[in-house]
Amino acid sequence: MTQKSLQEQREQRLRNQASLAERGFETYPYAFEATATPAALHAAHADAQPGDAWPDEIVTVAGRMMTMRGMGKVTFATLRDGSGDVQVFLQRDRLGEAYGGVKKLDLGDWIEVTGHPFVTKTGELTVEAHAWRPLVKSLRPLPDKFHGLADKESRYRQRSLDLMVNPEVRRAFVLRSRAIAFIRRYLDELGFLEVETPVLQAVPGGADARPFMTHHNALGHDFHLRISLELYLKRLVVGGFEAVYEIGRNFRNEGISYKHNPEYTMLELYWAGKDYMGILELVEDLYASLVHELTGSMQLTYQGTVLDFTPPWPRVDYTGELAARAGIDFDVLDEERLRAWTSLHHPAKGGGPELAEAPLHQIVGKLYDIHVEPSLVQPTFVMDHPELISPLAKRHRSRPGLVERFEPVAVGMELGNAFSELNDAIEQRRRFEEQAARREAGDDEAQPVDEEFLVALEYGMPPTGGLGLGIDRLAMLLADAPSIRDVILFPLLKPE
RNA sequence: GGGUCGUUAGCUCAACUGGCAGAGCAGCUGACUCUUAAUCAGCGGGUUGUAGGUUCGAGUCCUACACGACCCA
Repeated sequence: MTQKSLQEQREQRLRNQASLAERGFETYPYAFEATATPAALHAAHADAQPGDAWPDEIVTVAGRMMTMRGMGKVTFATLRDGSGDVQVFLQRDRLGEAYGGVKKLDLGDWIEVTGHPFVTKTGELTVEAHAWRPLVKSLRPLPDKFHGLADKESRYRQRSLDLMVNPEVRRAFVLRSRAIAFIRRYLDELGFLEVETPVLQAVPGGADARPFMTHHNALGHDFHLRISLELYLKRLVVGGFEAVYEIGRNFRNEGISYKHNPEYTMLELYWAGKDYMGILELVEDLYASLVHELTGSMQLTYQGTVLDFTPPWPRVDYTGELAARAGIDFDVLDEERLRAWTSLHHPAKGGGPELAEAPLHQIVGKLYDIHVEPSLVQPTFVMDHPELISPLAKRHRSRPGLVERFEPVAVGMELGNAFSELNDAIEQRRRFEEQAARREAGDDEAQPVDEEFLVALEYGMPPTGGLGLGIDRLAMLLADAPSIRDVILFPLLKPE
């Protein structure tokens, strides 16, 4: 594959670099120290007027040269750093011989400029160079200065370029980082302890999902990448860390969609003493104060829809909402009637498997996915799930067949999952065995029995509320990102 | 897994029913001391995603494959 144009431009840039070296410039200096950022300069001179100048204010700015406009003996360039852009002005009369090197600069180069700020006659704050030096040469041409880098595949594969030329991309990841920092502060203030649990697990548990597999050579044993943090964090509650959390990566060997990436980030927390209602209050307050902190409002606009996070959020009943939305006029857990209804309303399509003949828990989950989740737009708590889809949650204190569980949902996306944690070891074993039976029957998403976890539970886990909260989906909402790939720096792609 | 669409210069995009692959930006040479999508004059840059096929002739039509986007499961 020959890329002549690219090759030629690269060679030209190397020649320019050599030419700078011949002129006495150091081409790969070791450090630089800017005394002002573009953003700070703009802030300091916000009310400047055309013609203003501050000849005694000597500043040093540094950044990547994004545009350059040369007019013979004078050159304007735009420098960009993490804070923003600022224009610099280089003229031969002031720089003398050093001006010759300016001709050997290429778009994308980093340079450092020391000089004083002034305002051009068209009103742009600019730093006039008294001195300058190159910081590094860019050997490759930047994308189109006006259109930027638009091709989504290129943007995901070459995120460095994407970040360089598309400032809104940078903004999304700054928001994501601030959200995570806020969560840490929030939980730390409540007395939570942040911990780290294993990514490599012999028994992957805590969720219904297919794991990735890997192998440890020295131990001669297969391990799985974790699909959740749950079972290890609960071990820590047993051990006496009564308020713990972890913000960590989960790995699920499943399809990719606008709301799924095979590796994604979850916050999980466990709080001894709380039941699921205690956790619900925490979620409501955490989300509302986080949105307020980062956007200045309890509302945010996501893909054109205004979402209101002001507590209290509406609460809907899982089974009740399912019946109402689907138009089912009997108890949705009545297996016989539900199968008959499903057979009638959701016949098999195109030779696919008959949903009505799937295991009951799959029918219920599927009907929820079809009839309930997509229609929940505003932040809403879906409450009290069936026990048969909740093997780690405690039985509801007053509603047979259900557990004390809720999921925060918005714009048709599950944002999290929480329950009063099941702490009856005997009951937990029974639930695991039910799961094992499902695995026997061919359901590879059913959870394996975790004997070590059961041993821990037998020592007694105090009444505890637990929560999982999807960080990527939170970031999607904050950044108004239509796809999870827009809030993951390096989303999973097939190698080219 | 299924469907639809896409892949042309470093970037952003053209090329009608098959008929000499083109523009803007970026690059090169030159001019230019307040430009900002700077401007003006000139120049270079292509295995049209890959592999086959149809045809006098394929960026365009057909088949397969690769990668991606969107929708569905």
